[in-house]
Amino acid sequence: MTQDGRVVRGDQTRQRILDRAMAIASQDGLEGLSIGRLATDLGVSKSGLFSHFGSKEELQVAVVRAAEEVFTHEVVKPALRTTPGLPRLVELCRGWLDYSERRVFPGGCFFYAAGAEFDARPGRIRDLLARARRDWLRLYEQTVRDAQQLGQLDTDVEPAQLAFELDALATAANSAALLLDDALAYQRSRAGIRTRLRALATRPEEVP
Amino acid sequence: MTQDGRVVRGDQTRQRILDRAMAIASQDGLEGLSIGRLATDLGVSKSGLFSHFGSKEELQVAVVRAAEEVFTHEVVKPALRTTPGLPRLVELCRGWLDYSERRVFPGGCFFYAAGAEFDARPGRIRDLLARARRDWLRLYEQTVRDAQQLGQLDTDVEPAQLAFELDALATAANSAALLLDDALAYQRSRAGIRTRLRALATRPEEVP
DNA sequence: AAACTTTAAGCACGAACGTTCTGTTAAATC
DNA sequence: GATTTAACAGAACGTTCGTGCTTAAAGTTT
Repeated sequence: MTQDGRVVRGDQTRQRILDRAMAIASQDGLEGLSIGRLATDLGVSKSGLFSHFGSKEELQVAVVRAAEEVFTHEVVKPALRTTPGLPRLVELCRGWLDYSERRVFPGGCFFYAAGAEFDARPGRIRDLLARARRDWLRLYEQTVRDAQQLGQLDTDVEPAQLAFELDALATAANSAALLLDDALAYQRSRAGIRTRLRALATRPEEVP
Repeated sequence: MTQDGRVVRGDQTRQRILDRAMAIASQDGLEGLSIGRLATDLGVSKSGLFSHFGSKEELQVAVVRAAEEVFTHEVVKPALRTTPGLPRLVELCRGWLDYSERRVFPGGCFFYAAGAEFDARPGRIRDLLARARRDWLRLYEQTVRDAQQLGQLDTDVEPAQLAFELDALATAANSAALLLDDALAYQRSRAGIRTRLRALATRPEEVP
C-alpha cells in the first residue's frame, strides 16, 4: 500500500513474491532462497523482482515480516479469541501444533527453520527472529501467569519455566515430524503437554 | 587411513579439513559451507581440497560422519561408561546439555543445525541425519527401558514417549541459548528434566 | 638412485549468484 | 488526450560457486 492507503498493482506482485518466498525459505532456508530461482518460479524477471526490495537482505527481512503476519493470523489471533488463562494456554499449544502439522508452510514452522539457520549468524535477520521468538515465549508466559492468578495452575512453577517446557515439547514435534517422518510425533507432543499441564492444574480433569 | 591401515599424510590434511568444515557447518550450515571459503580458511587450494572428496555432497557426507564421531566421543561413550538404568539416563541428558553448552561445535549442536537445515530436503544428507537422530533417540529409549526393568522408573510411561520429552527439553536449551542468548536456558532445561524424572522415579530423592 | 604413487597446486570452465543500468509498458494524474 | 510516474523486462556486470584437466612436488618402494 501507499502512504495514503491505496492498494496499487505492485502490492499484489509483492505479496505474490512473499508468499512464494516464505514457502521456499521454510524448506530451503532464507539463504537458500535465491532471487533468480524465485523469479523463475514466479515467471517474472530477476530485475523486476529485485527492484521491489533493493537487496537480498531486504527481501529476507520482508519474508520474515510476512511470516510473522501469517503466524499471528494462524496461531496468535485464534488463541487470543479464547478465554484467558488455562483454556487459552491449551489453545496456544494446540494451535501451534496444528499450524505445524497442517503445513501452513511446506517446510514446517517457518521460525523453527529460520531460527536454526540464523541462530549463530549475528545480524538483522537473527535479531528479527530472536524478537519474534521472545514475543512468542512471552505470550506463553503471560498466559501461564493469568492461569495462575485465576487459580487454575500451581503457582510454584515459574511462568517462564513452563513456557520453556511447553515450547520445547511443541517444537520437538515439528522437528521429528519433518526429519524422521514420525507420524506419532504430534501425538507424543500433545501427550507430553497434557501430562505436564495436568500435573500443574488445580482441576486436572479439566485439561483436555 | 589406507586399506592396510597405514596413516598417510593425506589423512592429516583430511582431518584438518573436516575439523574446520564441522565448525563452519555448525554455524553457517552444510550448504553455507563452500569449498572455496573452506580452502581459503585453511590456506590450501580449492582443487587440492576438492580432490579429497570428489564432490560437494561427498564432502557434506564426510562432515556429517566426522560430526557423528565427535558426538559419540563427547556424549555417547561417556554415558555408556556409567551405570545402566537411571544413572545412565541422567548422564545422557547431562552429557548432551554439557556438549551443547561447552560449544564443542561453535554453532551449538551440529545435528540440531544440520537437521533443521535438511529436514525438508530429501536426499542422502537428510537420510544420514535422520538415522543419526533415530540412533540417539533409541539410545534414550533403551536406557529408559533398562531403568524400568531395574525398577527405577514408573513402567506406565512409554520409553519412546519419555525419550521424546527428554530430547525435546534438551534441544530447546540449545536453541534458546543460541538464538536468544538466554543464559538461563540450560538451567531451565535441567530443571524440566529433573522434574519429569522425579515424577517418574520410584525413589525421586535419588534423581540429582 | 630410479621408478612409481600419493598429494596437492594451477588454471580454466560454465553456471548461478546478487546487483546495476537502460528501456518499455501500463497506469495514474493533469 | 498529453504528461508524468510507477512497475516491470532485458541485458550485462563482476564475483563466487562446484567441478574438471593438467602438472609439479613429496613420499614410498624397489
